[in-house]
Amino acid sequence: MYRVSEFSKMTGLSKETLRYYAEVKLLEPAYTDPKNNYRYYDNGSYLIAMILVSLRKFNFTIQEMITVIEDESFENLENILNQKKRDIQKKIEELHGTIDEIDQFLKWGNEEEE
Amino acid sequence: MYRVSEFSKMTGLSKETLRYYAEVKLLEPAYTDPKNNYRYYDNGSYLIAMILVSLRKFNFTIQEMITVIEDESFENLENILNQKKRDIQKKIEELHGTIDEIDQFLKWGNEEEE
DNA sequence: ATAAACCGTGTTGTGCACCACAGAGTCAAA
DNA sequence: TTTGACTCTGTGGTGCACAACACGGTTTAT
Repeated sequence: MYRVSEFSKMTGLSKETLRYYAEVKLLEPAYTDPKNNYRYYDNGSYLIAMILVSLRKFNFTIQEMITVIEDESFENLENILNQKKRDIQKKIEELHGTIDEIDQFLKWGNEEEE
Repeated sequence: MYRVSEFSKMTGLSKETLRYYAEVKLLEPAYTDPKNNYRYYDNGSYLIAMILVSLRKFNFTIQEMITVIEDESFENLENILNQKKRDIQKKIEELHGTIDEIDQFLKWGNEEEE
């Protein structure tokens, strides 16, 4: 069982983040001492935390991460990740569209000058 | 000279947005009546507004737009737009990187299953 | 003159994912 | 036992770009 400081170092998640994740029920401690409310994390928490660190890199929102974690068997994880990939691809296309619009704007500006 | 309602309709910028843009000195009215503080916009304002509408589409922040507008001759606009394009391209590459990481994660998950 | 439509200011709220801080209780080592 | 390191709770703040009030003054059309 690890207390926040140690667990924070293990996972790379800040103490405040861990507190926040507990609050929103994204990553609840394995045990909370009722005497002092100290939060204790275990190796199971660590595995979840590692997944969360990845999901965060993938631009998952808290709500999306909660959805993933609530499904304890992770049955839908693959589907969710594939959906996220499609979302990112869509975003990429949008950005390409923006570049095109900037090019239009630049072109228009240069034609005006002539 | 146009008052906010009319100018809002002309530009597609909401009244609140126009008020906000005046406040942050991004688009100041051509004239403000000292009696009642009514804001009046003219055709010069309209041209600026049209540029702002474009820049907003290009994901410019308010600060960036202020930088553009402060340079009244728009001498640097082309450079700024080209820089923005590079920023967007970088963002696109980051997103591709994220997709790769998701693929790694999926691959790892599937190997574990075997 | 009156009513509808318009305008202003000031303030608060929004969403997201935390960060920072104060004050107070708690634990571990020497 | 003392000291320092640790922990808790509650609250407020951050950045961005507005949106949404409430309240009161103003203008325009009839």
